[in-house]
Amino acid sequence: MPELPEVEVLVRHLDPQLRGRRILGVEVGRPRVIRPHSPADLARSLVGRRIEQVRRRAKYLVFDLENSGETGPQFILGHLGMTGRMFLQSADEELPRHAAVWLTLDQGRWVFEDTRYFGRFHLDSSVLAELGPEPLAPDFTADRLAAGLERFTQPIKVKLLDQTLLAGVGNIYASEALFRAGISPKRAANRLTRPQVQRLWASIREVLQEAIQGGSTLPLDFAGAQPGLFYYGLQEGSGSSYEERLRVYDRLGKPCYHCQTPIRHLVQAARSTYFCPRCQLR
DNA sequence: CACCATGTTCCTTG
DNA sequence: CCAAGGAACATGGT
Repeated sequence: MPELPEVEVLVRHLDPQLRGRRILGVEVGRPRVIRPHSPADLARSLVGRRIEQVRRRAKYLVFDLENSGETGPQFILGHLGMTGRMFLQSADEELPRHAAVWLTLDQGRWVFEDTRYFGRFHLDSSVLAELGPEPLAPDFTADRLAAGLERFTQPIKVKLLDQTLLAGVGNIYASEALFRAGISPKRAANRLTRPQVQRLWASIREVLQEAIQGGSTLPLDFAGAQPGLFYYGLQEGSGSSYEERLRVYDRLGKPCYHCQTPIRHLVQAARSTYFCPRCQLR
């Protein structure tokens, strides 16, 4: 599921269901995902506490806990890794095969399942310390993006994955933003022209915002199998292939939606990049 | 069997 | 100290 838009849509889905719920029990199917803490640590932090709200920071879900006037964290953080899902079910439903953590609530059960177990829970805020700005927040300006890029010779595609530059863009939306801005993924970060930075800034925000809207307008059932929910398929209500939500990612060899040139693929920092060699010349 | 996959962290090298 | 590249993590799909 997991880049900024997917986490945002999940948070909007979970928040109204979890707000005000009290945690009665904590179970851990894979201790790995709460490392370096133990299941007992997690239970100690959560049992008896009420969830105040669910919100998002970058790709992290923040579960704010009602102040119990005692010790214990103000919130816990969840990260979906590559394949994580979170959903609510009733207490008598069967747990999924790869249930990593589940919470018994005063009403129903909350489940974190993750086939690859790359997801994580954190009981403190240390992982947030190094994160860059939220791309959709007012303090993320084109000036700030320009300043963040100027020292670095890495390819711009690689730099967009750096969560200290801006927090929330992942491998798919990095390709999408560069395609939309008409910038080569190979361009050194510090060699972008000022107009390119401006276009990239706008493209990042558009791509993320549209993805959130696309997910928010779909009927969501996070417990069910909806493998293509975010990344593939057509925008609801659209009839034309031009409305595909992803315009370059995973389209190797297919015609560019702008110029019909076959989309190309390359590997940068061990991750796949997709781009149009004609629309993204420089 | 081989290779690929939405992410982060850690290690090595320069 | 920093930049850059690669492996590791673990499972499933093609």
